[in-house]
Amino acid sequence: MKNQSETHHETRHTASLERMLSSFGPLGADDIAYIRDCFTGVLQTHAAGSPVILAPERNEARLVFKGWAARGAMLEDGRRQIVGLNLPGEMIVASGAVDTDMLVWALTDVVTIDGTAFWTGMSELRTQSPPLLEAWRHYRTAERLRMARQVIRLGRLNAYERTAHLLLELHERQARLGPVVAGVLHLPLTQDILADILGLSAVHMNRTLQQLRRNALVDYRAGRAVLQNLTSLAQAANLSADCGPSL
Amino acid sequence: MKNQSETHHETRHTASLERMLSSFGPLGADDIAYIRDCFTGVLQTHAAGSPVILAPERNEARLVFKGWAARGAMLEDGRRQIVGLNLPGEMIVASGAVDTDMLVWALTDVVTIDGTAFWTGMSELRTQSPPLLEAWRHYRTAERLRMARQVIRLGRLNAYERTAHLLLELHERQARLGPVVAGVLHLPLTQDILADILGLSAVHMNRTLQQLRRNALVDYRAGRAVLQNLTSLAQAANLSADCGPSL
DNA sequence: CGCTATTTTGACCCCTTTCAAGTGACGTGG
DNA sequence: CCACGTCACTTGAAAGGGGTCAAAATAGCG
Repeated sequence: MKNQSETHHETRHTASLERMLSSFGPLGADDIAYIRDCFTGVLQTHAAGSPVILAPERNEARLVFKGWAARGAMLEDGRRQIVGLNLPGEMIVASGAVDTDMLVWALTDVVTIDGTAFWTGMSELRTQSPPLLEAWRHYRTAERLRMARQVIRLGRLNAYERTAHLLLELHERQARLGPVVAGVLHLPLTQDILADILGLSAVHMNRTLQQLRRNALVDYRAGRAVLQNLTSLAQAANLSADCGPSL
Repeated sequence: MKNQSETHHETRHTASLERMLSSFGPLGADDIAYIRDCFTGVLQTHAAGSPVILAPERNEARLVFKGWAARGAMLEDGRRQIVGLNLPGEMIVASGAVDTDMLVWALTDVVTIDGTAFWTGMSELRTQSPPLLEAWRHYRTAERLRMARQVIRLGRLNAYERTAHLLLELHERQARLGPVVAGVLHLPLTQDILADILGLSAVHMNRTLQQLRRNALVDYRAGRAVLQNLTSLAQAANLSADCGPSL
């Protein structure tokens, strides 16, 4: 449960963020430079399981540099629901994400860096670069759409469909954050956590993954999932136009 | 399935919007004036069941003036999930809400008015009024939080809890849009539609409502629901701090 | 006063959960 | 090097919440 701060000023902590934003709209060299200038703070380490605490009054935002974080809620009777994930290159905001009952915590060991400057810079249009703002806007829209998809998954898909649907989303999401081998998914989550994302019991999560494995759609194990057949997986996820080029 | 446009320039179509924004932060007379100036367009009527089509390329936004709209998706096998509702005084945006598979449609007869000017005005900071921007930001945050709550409802609450939870949310939401009698909820939705919001079958939705009625928590009928005991309803919804002052 | 849309009801089935026990894979300490 | 505890993953059996189907009862409405 360590939560210390380290003074790091390595090469670039923003590589994933840059790549992700670029995937939403081409950025210029000046945009990249601007982004890098925004993240000069101190890295902070959050041990797996520990909360990521943000200061709402400062409108604090943090960029995930390493590891996976989750935003969600825990009911007092032990039930837990993850609303959304934060992968490296993505940002965590205090407002809205965190509230009375909503909180953010580290799923794996996580390293973050302060991104308040960047966040407020974007929302207050401190940069004049239209491409950057455009990319940013698309990113925010994609986030919104992802949440909507999460609602549909939980509301109308069964366990099998949900799982396929989520894996496909994560696959396309990782492609935005950095180069990936098609079909190979870095997935450092226990089945327990996957269950909390998909609104299932851990036991049923396990059985569903086995079913996907048996059907030769997904090979999941030890922090890594291989989507062996993207098209039939998409079919299983009940995505008609859904998983198209845009996703 | 009429979808005609009418030329109306009545008193104020923005009353609910004004009230709602004010509930997030006090507005000045100039802010009210600004808002009114933004909505001088032609009213548009959407018959119940018909889609509300927005132009994403124009970044079109529309203010709901009358009636209830829904944002969601329909799977090709007939399953349908509503992601979120749009009550009078709230805005519908093209980006994010509408996509390949996501769409917006009228649940009741709906009247909307173009709000693109206001929307882009807010996101591009064309107004310099800090209070207005502050209220707007809070509104957007509340929207985000609402979606997160929808995820938690669908992921971890059972039918009974879900229903109680939703009714409480709508109750507090209507209070922001205009004066309401405590506990009385204008609810122009069929059980069919409620089921599509809560991820239930219509049959089970019906049984759940009966259960709430039997327990003297909710009296639901004909476009109107009376929440007879807010505290025990909140308890049923599994809201500890959740339904507190902020919601 | 019929016609259609919505609400109810009953019976049956199955997807998921729950409970409980068992198997591995590691990492630590003796 | 092996016993031991922990954590994640499996498996089995039983119960339950919610879905599905189909038909009846109401409620609206022109």
